[in-house]
Amino acid sequence: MTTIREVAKRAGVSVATVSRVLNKKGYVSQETKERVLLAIEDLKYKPNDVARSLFKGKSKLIALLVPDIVNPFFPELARSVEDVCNAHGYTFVLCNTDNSMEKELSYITALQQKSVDGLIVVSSTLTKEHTEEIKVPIVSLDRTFSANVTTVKSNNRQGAKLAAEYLKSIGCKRIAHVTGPESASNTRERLKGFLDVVRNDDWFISDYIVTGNYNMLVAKEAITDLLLKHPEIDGLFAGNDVMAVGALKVAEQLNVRVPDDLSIIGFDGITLGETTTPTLTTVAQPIYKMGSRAAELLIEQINDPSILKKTEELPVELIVRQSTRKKR
Amino acid sequence: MTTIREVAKRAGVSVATVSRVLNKKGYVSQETKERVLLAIEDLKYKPNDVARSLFKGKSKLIALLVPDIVNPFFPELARSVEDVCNAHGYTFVLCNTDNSMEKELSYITALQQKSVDGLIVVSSTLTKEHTEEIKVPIVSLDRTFSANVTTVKSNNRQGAKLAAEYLKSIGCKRIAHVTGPESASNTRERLKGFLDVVRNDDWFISDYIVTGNYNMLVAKEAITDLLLKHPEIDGLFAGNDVMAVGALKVAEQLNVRVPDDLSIIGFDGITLGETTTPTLTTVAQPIYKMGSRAAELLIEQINDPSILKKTEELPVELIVRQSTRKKR
DNA sequence: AAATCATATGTAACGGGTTACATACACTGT
DNA sequence: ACAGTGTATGTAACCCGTTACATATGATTT
Repeated sequence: MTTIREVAKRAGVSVATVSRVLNKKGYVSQETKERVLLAIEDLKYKPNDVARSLFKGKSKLIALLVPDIVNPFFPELARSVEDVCNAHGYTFVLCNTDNSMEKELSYITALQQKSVDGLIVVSSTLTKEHTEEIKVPIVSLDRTFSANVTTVKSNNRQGAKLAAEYLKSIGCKRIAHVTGPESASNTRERLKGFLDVVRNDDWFISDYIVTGNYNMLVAKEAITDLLLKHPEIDGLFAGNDVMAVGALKVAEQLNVRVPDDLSIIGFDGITLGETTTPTLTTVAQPIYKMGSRAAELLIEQINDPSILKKTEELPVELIVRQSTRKKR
Repeated sequence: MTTIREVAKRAGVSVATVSRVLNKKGYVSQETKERVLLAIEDLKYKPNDVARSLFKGKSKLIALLVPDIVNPFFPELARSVEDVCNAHGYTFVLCNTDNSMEKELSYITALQQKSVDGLIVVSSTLTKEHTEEIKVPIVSLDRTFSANVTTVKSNNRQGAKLAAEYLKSIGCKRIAHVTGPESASNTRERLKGFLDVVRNDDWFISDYIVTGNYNMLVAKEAITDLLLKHPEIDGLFAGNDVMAVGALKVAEQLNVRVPDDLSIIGFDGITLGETTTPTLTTVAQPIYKMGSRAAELLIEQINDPSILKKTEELPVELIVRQSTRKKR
């Protein structure tokens, strides 16, 4: 690795001058500047970011922590975070925490030790106490865990209401709900919205609510049990699209016709829902907007750490496709 | 941020002693060690990795660059790379290059400047010349671009042969192929394998080969054109699963029945192929193995940079599901 | 003519761990 | 009694880019 001192020597100037050229800061004569630039070129000099970070305490690095990289929702979310970070000159990296608090904390520690400038986390396991120990600007995305952390999420409760109401409106009489993990705040919000709509109906029993984990495998098992035990179910609201797709497959295996015998609604609005047969009716979150707002708010916070923490809640939208019966 | 000097002061020892305790290296008496550990605890001291990296020129960081994070193949690949990296004490991050040489080079530069210990890249745009300028250990995954870079890939040509032969064996008489981008080495290899099988057949015309881009959108357009122009096609080998799923959707739109009118085979073996209706027949790559071998070879190379570069080619396997006609 | 200022460049301290080298003491062996 | 060895700890240089501060020169102002 060539260093700034070698460049300085080659250009016949001091390291300060080279640094001034590099950072376009302070006075440098045109002629000297050219000589330095030439030396940089000749030696293929690339400044060492580690040394720069050490002095500045900044790294121009932003990381996004997601609980399950294999769930397509998160790559889609990552795309938008990435775009905003790049546009602002930050290097963006993605980390998978596997829904494990241990991995989450280990990433946060490792990244902090690398002077990461800011973190965006999608987490069900972090608590207020944890975040108070984190000295790096942080934004919570998709889930809430502390009022003291800037949060970007969608209106989960409203979305769940939309879903349940729509199922009712197309004539479903027995509606079930597969939830995400109880630890996730959006699971609880979506459940609330669902209950808002069905709680007072005669037919409603708590058996109709089963717990999934936002992934396909667990959801398929839970839904299989559910449908076998309660064949009267004619509507299903899944906590996310991946589980809804799982429901589609389960229905197929059990010879339950979708949407004729069973209407299914997912949540998220990921591309996957357009590739299934039937395509998936879903409560779409503004994925790109969520990611980009989170990134924008994080960068604001990096630039001014004293900025007020706030929660932004974005609207959701019901997208009707083929997995629900036609309205009439 | 507490520094090692504050810890030293608090424990009444020198920074060298604290460093020795931290790194479990050199002589430290039991009694001193305990005092230092206590001071670390009290001050919640976390060593600054940036300073450590600066001195050592190492960062315990490994990055994986993928061309399209939204293609589920890459998150699945990333999972295995991550596991191996974590098991060896490395922090693992994922970067999306969007198939753009510019983004790729910009990530590589940024990561090198951060003293990344090693890179795994899935790239169609890097050349031998580029890699010669990269001084960090590097492993190419899924695609080849220089004999001088350790590479882990699957047997693409053999896989394509399997696919084409299988389509023939179930009675397909007009078989088409949607390829990936021409710049990707695996596109060319898969095309070769396909041609190995069909080149000498009377029916074969070059019109049956259309270019996709490994993503759904481009593939759907290309396949729509193809099927409209050549309704006689009864077999389709897609260069990857995502495009095969696109083909499934196109067939549905055009009222072409799969598999009765058209048999479709994908390539990759991602989970997505199990969620479609019909489920996807595919040439499965050993995704987990590919990622983990790449990570292992990279770590070997980090530990011994003089190690010989080599290419590992892993076997593929045809998985027959519902998108192809039954053999009889 | 002296004071002031914009321009141009260099010196050296700094950020925070790491480690080569120096120092010191206790103990073993002869 | 002295060399040799293992144990324990400290000092300061080092990694490399940044920047406060010092110095110097020519131009402008009063």
